Amino acid sequence: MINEALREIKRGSAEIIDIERIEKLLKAYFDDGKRYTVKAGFDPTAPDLHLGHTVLLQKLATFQKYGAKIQFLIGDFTAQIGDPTGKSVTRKTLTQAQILQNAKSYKEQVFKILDESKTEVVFNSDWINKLGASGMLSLTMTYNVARMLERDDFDKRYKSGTSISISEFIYPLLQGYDSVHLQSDIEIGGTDQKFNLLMGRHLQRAYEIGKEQSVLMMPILEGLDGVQKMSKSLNNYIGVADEPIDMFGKVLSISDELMWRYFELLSTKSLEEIATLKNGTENDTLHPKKVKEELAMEIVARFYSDEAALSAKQEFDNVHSKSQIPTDIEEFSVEGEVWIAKALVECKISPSTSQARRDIKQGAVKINQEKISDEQLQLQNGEYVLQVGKRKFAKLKVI
RNA sequence: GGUGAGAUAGUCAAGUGGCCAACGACGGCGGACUGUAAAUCCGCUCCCUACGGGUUCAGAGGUUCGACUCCUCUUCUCACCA
Repeated sequence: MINEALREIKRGSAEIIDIERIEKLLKAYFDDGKRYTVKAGFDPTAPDLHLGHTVLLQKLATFQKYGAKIQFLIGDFTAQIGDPTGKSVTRKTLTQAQILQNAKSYKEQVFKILDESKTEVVFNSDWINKLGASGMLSLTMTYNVARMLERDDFDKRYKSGTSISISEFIYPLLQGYDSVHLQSDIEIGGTDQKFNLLMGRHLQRAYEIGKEQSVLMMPILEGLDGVQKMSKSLNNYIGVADEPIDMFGKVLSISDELMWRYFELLSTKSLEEIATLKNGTENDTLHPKKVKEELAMEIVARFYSDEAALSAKQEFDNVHSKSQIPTDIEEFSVEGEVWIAKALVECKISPSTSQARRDIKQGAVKINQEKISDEQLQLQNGEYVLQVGKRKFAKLKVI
């Protein structure tokens, strides 16, 4: 039982520090029902979660299965500083109002994965604000500048003469102090957070609270391109708020190779099941697309429902396998006859009339399923389904 | 504070008076092939109802018939010195 739990906990992790302690905590839970705490901090600077964030959340859910009480920490105080991790310039800070707003939408999305009854949501401004000047001072005395500068990102900035704000030195200290205050047994975070996570151990020792948290680091999930990390700014993400059909489509668009990575980090299937699937595709008894569909269904079902997953799949098949038109297309209407290129821009499926003309010339534009080639075409009164490429659709009513 | 180098389309990066809406690469889009996968191949990639017109090469002026290319100033980046 413990072994199984350990295996699931280790699954996909990049590095674990002090696994022995985790083992002991699990043993205490299985033997005596003793609960333990797992902390994970979230930066409420970006309100929209994507699957990359859910890697951590799912790991937390696993812990919940095995007796953990989750300390879901919203770093509302630390967000005012901005995590310097990996940054080459000082981040600009957010106002309290923005942070609270983001924190709220965070919570709404998070409980699609976490069990709310086993989760404690905490805000670190609660205790950090009470720290006071002297509390802050003693916190800063636990560490020194030389070691702080060992961090790669700080080191680079220091050497190149880029500004490092004193407050940024405080950031890891505060994050570590959270672990002191919360008496966390385990903290989990991304590999990029290693320094900050270890700071928790350091401070728990310095404050002599009688334990040092174990640290579990999860890898950073690759985005749809399979190379760069999933992020909104790179536009290679699957948002948890994406429509079922988009979510489904995006999962299906990843490469076969990346699919296994997603299985490992995002699926709740057991490692054995995944291995079976992988074997199946390797000896050609199982089509990779079928497997990928399963993954896509599972993900959609997690954030919506089984029914939504099923209809997303059906919709997808209709559009792509049978090349029919999707059921809910955005509708637009214009008055008087319109030039086709203008119409495409009007319906937001072309960025400019220039692009629209090019697409027509290349045979990418269809009206009511029929390819057109006349870029001078005028649309008369009536209803049309316009299509650019394989994926962009719009309904247009000409009055 | 001093000196030197630089700023070109989404990114990187050519171009040093007309042949430049600007080579090339990446990305993106479209097409073929497929499993809307990957790989591969082909086309497109500032805007405008367009064999033409308009606005671009950090910003503002200037020289010139003509400037991304020359001059002046401004802003910002980088390197070296102090």
